[in-house]
Amino acid sequence: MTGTQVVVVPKSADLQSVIGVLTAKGKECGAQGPNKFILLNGDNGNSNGSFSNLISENKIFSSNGLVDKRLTAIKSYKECGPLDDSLTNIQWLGRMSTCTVEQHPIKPILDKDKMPVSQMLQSCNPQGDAEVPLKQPLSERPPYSYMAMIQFAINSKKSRRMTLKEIYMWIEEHFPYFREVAKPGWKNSIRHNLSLHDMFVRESSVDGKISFWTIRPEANRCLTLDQVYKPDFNPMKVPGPPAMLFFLNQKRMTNEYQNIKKTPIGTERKMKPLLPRTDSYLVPIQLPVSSSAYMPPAPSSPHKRSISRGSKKVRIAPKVPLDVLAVNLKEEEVEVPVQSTALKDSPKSAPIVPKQSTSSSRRKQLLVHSLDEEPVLLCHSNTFIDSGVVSDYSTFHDLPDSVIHDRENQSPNRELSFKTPIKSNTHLTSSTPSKPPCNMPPEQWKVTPVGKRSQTVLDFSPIRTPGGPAVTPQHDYTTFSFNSTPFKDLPLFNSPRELLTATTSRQPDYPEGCPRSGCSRELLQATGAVPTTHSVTEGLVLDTMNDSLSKILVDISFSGLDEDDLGMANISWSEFIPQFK
Amino acid sequence: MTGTQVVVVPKSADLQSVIGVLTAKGKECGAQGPNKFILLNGDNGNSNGSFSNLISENKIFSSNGLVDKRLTAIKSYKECGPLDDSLTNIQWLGRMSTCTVEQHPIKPILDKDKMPVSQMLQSCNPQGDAEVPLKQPLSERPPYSYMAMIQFAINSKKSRRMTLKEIYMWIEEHFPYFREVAKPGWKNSIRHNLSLHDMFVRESSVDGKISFWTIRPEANRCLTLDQVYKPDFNPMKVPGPPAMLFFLNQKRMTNEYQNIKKTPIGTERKMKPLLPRTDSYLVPIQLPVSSSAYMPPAPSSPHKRSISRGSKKVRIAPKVPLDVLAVNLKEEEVEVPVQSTALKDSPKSAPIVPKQSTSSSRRKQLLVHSLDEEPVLLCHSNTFIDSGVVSDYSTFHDLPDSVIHDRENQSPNRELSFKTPIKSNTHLTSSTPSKPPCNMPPEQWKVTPVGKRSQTVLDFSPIRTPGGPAVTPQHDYTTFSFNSTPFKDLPLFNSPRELLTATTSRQPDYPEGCPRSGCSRELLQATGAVPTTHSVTEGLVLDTMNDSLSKILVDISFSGLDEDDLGMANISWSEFIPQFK
DNA sequence: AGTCTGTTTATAAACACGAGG
DNA sequence: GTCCTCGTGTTTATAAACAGA
Ligand SMILES: [Mg+2]
Ligand SMILES: [Mg+2]
Repeated sequence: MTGTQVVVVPKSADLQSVIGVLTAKGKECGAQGPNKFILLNGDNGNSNGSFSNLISENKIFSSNGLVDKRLTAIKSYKECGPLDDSLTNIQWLGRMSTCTVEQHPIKPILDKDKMPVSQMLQSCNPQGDAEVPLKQPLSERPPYSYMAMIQFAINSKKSRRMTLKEIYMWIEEHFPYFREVAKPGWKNSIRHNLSLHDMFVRESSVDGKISFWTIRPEANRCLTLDQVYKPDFNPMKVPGPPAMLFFLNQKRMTNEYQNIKKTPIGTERKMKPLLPRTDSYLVPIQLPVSSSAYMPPAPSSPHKRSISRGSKKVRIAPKVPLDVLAVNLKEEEVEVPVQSTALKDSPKSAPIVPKQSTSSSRRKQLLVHSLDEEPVLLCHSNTFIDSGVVSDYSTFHDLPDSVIHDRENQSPNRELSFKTPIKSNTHLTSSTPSKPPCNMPPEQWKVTPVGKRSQTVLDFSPIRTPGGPAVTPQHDYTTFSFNSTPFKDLPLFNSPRELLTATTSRQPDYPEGCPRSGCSRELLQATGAVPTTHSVTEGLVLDTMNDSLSKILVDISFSGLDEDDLGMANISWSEFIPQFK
Repeated sequence: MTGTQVVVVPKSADLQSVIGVLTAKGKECGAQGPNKFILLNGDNGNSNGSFSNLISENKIFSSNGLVDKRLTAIKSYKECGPLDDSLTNIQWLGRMSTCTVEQHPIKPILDKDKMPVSQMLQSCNPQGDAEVPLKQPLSERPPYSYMAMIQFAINSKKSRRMTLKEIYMWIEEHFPYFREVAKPGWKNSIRHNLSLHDMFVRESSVDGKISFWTIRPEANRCLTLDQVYKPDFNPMKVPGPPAMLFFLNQKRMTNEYQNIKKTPIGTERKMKPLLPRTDSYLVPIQLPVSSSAYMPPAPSSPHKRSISRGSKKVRIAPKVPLDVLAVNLKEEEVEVPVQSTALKDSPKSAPIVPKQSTSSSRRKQLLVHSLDEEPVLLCHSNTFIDSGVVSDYSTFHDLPDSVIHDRENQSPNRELSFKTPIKSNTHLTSSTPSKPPCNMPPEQWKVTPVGKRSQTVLDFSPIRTPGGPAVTPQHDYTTFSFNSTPFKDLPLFNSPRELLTATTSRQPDYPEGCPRSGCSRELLQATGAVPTTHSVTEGLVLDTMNDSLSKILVDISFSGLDEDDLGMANISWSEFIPQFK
């Protein structure tokens, strides 16, 4: 294996060029090519979406947005190789790009621009370790957006389906902040996010009595809390926020988490304040053990922003940092769509360029790694590659229905219960179901029904998720589907993750064979049915894919792994907060 | 002619059934059928989107959501006929529906349920006229959402393209509230809305220096301020908010508006407070002259909500009330897509039913006409039908570039100028470009560039607009379009509105032949190219159309009219505020 | 009548990034 | 060239209005 190859795609690269480079690079590396390609946008995200389109239009790529606009496309076979000095011909592209291993012919790397990986890493982490923060209050606000936390919650259940109450409960359990500190309005925000983002789809049970919230399968990045936080991942003392984004290692921490899960509240370590945005854009590239690369300031203009960073009242979670997911790519799927699209789209080798290269550079959200003050951890941990067979289903730590029902009569001690909406508090109370200030018993579980297999999807909310409905053209176009969840019935993928359905003592509500993996499988579907009308379909996809490309996704490949799963033990987030300040 | 036929579509109606009814009804009415069908959702909006899907999937329909979930599909040939006692076999369906003229065979109208239109109207307006409000302060907040106002602004220019500054300026001019009363944060909200809703697309000038905001053509309902407010429309003294929604009459008030436009601020009448939501869901059906119909409370459970209605601090504009648009349907288009989709979708006459009729009834937003306290004006004005030839191009009242540039050096007197972002005001200041509390000179116009014809569209924002990208499958699928605005280059429609390009003394920046009409023309395009792959395409469309069906749209037909236009004179909104309270 | 759920709109704010001083 | 401000654009958070069960 040759590991990961990082390719920076120049501004006006067309599909043929990119495929040509990838193919050539693959041949260089051996019989089956490199395990994985990582494509980085060489245009600093200013190319009006041409790179985004390139990635999204051609389903051989899975998109990865850890570095925001620099969508990273992974052509994955196996795992990611190490990013060290064994990779030569690497260029450091400044704060907006990461590094280049092999350059596209259109824009060759100048020798003067080459830099060894070790030097990059060194320049990224000049000062070394950071100070350890002091003890902090019990519950700090987690660095995740509501959208991310809802995904954590829903994906924690094998059925990938949760009622609103369950979501509340899950979040309160795993982020005590919301139990203990947050104003009651946080539940309003949860509901707001459920409605706003169309990645969250409401289903109804067969009898129509119960509503479940699900994640559109084609949009589900299978985010789980464990995927973004690993206790054995913290030891690296880095300045800035803890390195919580951990993508390529699908291994599970079976025993540790099982134990820690039951750690009583109050014994956890300090919680890091909200991850600054820069932190969320970790590059999913393997680094040498214990080496953490920080993005240096832009070579040209450093853009220092050492201003107030702790004085803000409300910290805002990083923008779309946590749409993490693992997508499996079968090898045959890599080539087929390339051929069809490439041939159909441009008869020969007409380069595909943006219709108008004019356009400003202000794309949806370009994030600068202004590491002057807060370095960005590019990668960390040596467990990066050991994505071997690990099957600890502790990810699904939802309680059996019986347990949940038992809680109905518990009426614990906590604050925040939806009893009397308080509009009196003119300025601080929440919204609709606004509640008394605080200090109320927690939610009494009325119903925690686990609908078996309701196919009805009621609504789509206005916020698009990448790879939305238009992305999955192969459903069943011979019939109208009213109220359909277009992808719900698709045999999504006989993925290795089907082992997730293996029995565990704590997920009794999992409908056997139902959710399969629940993760996005558009890439696979793209090569399946409807071969003739493919180009038309892709044209449509193109139009729509375009929309949310600012939503950066992390697509992780763990192709060969038939044994890994998504989750980890039922942990309380605050228990794993590193000691960093 | 037999006028408009209103058909209530039952819960599980499939396309074949609906088409069958429409066809039969059309034959009843004469050689070419009725002028128009209005389809109302007979399921009170609870059908999990089956009705919405039906309407959106089959492009013979244009959707109309004035009554919220009761999407009204207009199969339009000419104009809407009167809604009076000449229409028989009408059923009153309660608060969630309006009335039924001709019932679907699946669910025939029982004789006991029939009701004459006059009685409906009478029951809708039991108490008669309302009290006239007192004088009000100079500038009241307009009853339009930011999204609506932005549409007003952009559509007021013939080029349908505006810079952010121009949008600010237009709104300040037409809604003095924002000049005089609103906190500086209102501009933040404008920007927020521009980004959030993907109906607003940012384009760049050819040189990339200037950004223009446009409305995605296929999503552009061609909303203009005059369309929702007409001075000669006010005289009807009705309780509740003024009847501002005026849809079917495309006639123009040429002279009046020209004069009123220059009325100095301070002479306007009182402004109605924000339209309550119920007011925004006016049914675009012609009523007898001077009759205003108010929706009665629900027959079953009245749901009285006579609670606080004026005590709220911030009034929220009605939800999506103003996505008004006129869509032209050519007659041939009515049948073609029906055939193809119907045949392909279900080989014979298999009824298309929701995959699961279970599902809760809580669709995106079901609005109840709880008119106990605030009756809903179903319709008003006798000008409803006179959609004859009216061509006053005063809608486009944007100033010539020269005029705008002159303003650069004006530096008027007003408040609100973006000078020093004030973060000091801990609790009340706006956001990013937060500003000093208030009372600042108004915006100094730096540049008001009017780019000629930039084809580049940079971004799509996450909020979907019905008929979004996936809705227009016929673009050009033989090539990739990077950064494309999928529909921008389409010969949208040689619509009668091309007369809008006729010269007026005040719109010098209109690129000749450029925007065509700028309004949505999906329906036309649906029958155009790509005949073979149609079913696949429609399947995709289906999936995506689904999403924003909660966004209620008003699609008005003015097929035969080669003479009407969209706009009216450059008026100041507050000048036309009726004297109602 | 009140609670809970769900959908939208409004507002504030954090932050990116480019232009220009 | 650097630093800073400002305008513009994107995204998240929060409050709230309101519908409907
Ligand atoms: Mg949603
Ligand atoms: Mg937008």
